[in-house]
Amino acid sequence: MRPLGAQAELLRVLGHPVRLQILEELTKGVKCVSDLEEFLEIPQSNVSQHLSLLRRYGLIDYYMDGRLRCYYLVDPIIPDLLHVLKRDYPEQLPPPACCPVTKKGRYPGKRRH
Amino acid sequence: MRPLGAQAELLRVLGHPVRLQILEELTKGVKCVSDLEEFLEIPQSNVSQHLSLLRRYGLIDYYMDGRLRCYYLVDPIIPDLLHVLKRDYPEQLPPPACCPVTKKGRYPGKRRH
DNA sequence: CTCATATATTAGAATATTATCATATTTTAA
DNA sequence: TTAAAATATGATAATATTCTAATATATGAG
Repeated sequence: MRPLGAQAELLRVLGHPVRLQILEELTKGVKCVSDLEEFLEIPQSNVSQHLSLLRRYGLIDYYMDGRLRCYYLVDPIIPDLLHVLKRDYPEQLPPPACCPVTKKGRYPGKRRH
Repeated sequence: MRPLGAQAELLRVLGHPVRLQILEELTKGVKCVSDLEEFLEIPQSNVSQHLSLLRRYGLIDYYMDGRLRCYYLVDPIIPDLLHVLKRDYPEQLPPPACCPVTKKGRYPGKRRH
């Protein structure tokens, strides 16, 4: 299991709409920068910046194919995380059972919002 | 499925070691602020700030029990995401099969790193 | 070799996040 | 009603993130 700091870092890196879309695309297959540029409709330099960030954190890598840089997924947790994100969930978890006791609290009754 | 922006936002909110630990604790059961303060060993005001952020994004809620605020999980995706984060994975995904073709690229051979 | 294509890098401004510290609020107990 | 406990809020400084624009680099074609 990766250490806590690395878990948080991973989520922070994923927590950007452009990077999420890039990773989603890469789960479908290898893509070069200009594929992604066209798909994302943002400036090429910005695409490159996001790709370079994703690579710095070890989530993706690339190989050269002619003059194209072909990016692909490297971190196996990505597809699983994306899958969970796309699942449908009931609105809310059921509220905790009546009067659970926290470590500190022993207060009876008078429970309200 | 929640919209892309909301997905990214969710991950960004999760992407902090303190908030990850708070959520992890809350998957085990209801906790009041001072429980968390003791567990996290950071200033109470900082705990409250993280809790308030988590609540603003609808991930947790609380009820009052005497003078304690008892926080609990509300968003059902949280346990699933935490579970994936804790799974063990092989080092890397297998590299893409030989010579995949990107949308743009049709280049043969000369593939290298 | 030179050029065009594909992509990366850098600098900078705008904005967002975070922790700290001080203070305020709320609630129960005395 | 006052005090103490539990928790929240606000201001601020430090830091990090993000996008834009301009420029640099690398590669294959001719």
